Amino acid sequence: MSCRATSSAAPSPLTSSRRCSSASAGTRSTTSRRAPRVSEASEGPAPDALAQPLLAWFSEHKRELPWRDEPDLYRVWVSEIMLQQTQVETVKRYYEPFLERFPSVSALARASEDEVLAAWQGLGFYRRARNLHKAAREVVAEHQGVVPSDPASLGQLPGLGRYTVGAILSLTQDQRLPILDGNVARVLARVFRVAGSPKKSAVSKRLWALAESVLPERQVGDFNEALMELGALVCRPTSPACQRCPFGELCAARAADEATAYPEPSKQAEVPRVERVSLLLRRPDGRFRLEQRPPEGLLARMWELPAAELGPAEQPARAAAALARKLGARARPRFLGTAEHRFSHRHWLQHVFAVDAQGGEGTWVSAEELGDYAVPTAAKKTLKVAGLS
DNA sequence: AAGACGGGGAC
DNA sequence: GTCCCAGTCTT
Repeated sequence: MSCRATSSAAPSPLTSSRRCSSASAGTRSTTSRRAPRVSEASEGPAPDALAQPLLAWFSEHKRELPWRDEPDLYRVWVSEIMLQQTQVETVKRYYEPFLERFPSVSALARASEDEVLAAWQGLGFYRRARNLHKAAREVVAEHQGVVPSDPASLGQLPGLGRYTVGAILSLTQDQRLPILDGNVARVLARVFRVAGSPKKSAVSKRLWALAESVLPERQVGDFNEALMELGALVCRPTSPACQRCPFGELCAARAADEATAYPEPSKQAEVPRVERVSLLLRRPDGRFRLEQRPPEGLLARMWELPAAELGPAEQPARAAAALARKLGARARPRFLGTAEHRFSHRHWLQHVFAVDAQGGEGTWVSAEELGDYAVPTAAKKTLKVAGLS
């Protein structure tokens, strides 16, 4: 389970040798050589050649990580959900406190969603937390509080897809299930020189098949964990340390001196810019208003300062005034500053204003109470501009 | 098949 | 600052 978490990132090489463009073999005359389809094994070592060198390497280089102590279904489950899309170093800050607060499935099931979200604040992808909480309740209601250990039942729980099910059951019980996360995909794409972006379903399918084909008969958990660890420590996205790799020349990409050409990067979409105003509405006693976001969509049910999106040509000051009026404040809001936040698919420019208020409906909190609320990072930045947090 | 869904680290 | 990373679910 280690990781989608290498500590590097970077521009990926564009030199991709693309002799195996995926799946588009049609329209060629019969005399020309047909491009191999991604579903065909073309290069790389025998599948059973990887386990021995990898396991030997792992026994030397395995990191100590909190979730590797006393692994059980629940602890590994929590760690795997946290590790989805999230780097090891980040998860380290959340894992222990979360486990301390929710030490068992039943403890998690007894908690409210708000409590779980609050423990998750700052980790991102909050649907993971909501699904984890919901799944814990399903385990209590439908499985007598015992996390199911057959892949089909486990995979029925919300938030558990093929990767997470395979990781939990292979790591805790040596069940012979493959895993494919970002690290494993990168390792396999290189070792077998798999062309095309792993985002493409045909490529992903091929990688899953490879992940299954390389599994040893025994020590499946160690093997899977070792594949991820290798991706995190050696077979990194950029600057792979091929000279330290236990696969050596078994790796087809390395043999061709093209490790960084795999996997092929996928092109990414443009990010829309959104401007909004956030309002610090402060009562004489110092409390200020906090609002909960809608139950669906971005940052669902998370808390933030009252906010409004700006129209195309709308002035921030006017939008702030309108928002203040709507919330019952009479004075003209004062501009405090801006707070930018970049999501992967959206970019927020938040104009922060303050205005005095007499109170009214809604949730009014003091600075000390803020920690009880699930406040996403974007909102924390506005609070910082406002002098709170 | 493509898009929604956060946040943080590398460069 | 800009780019890169990456599971699950929904559309």
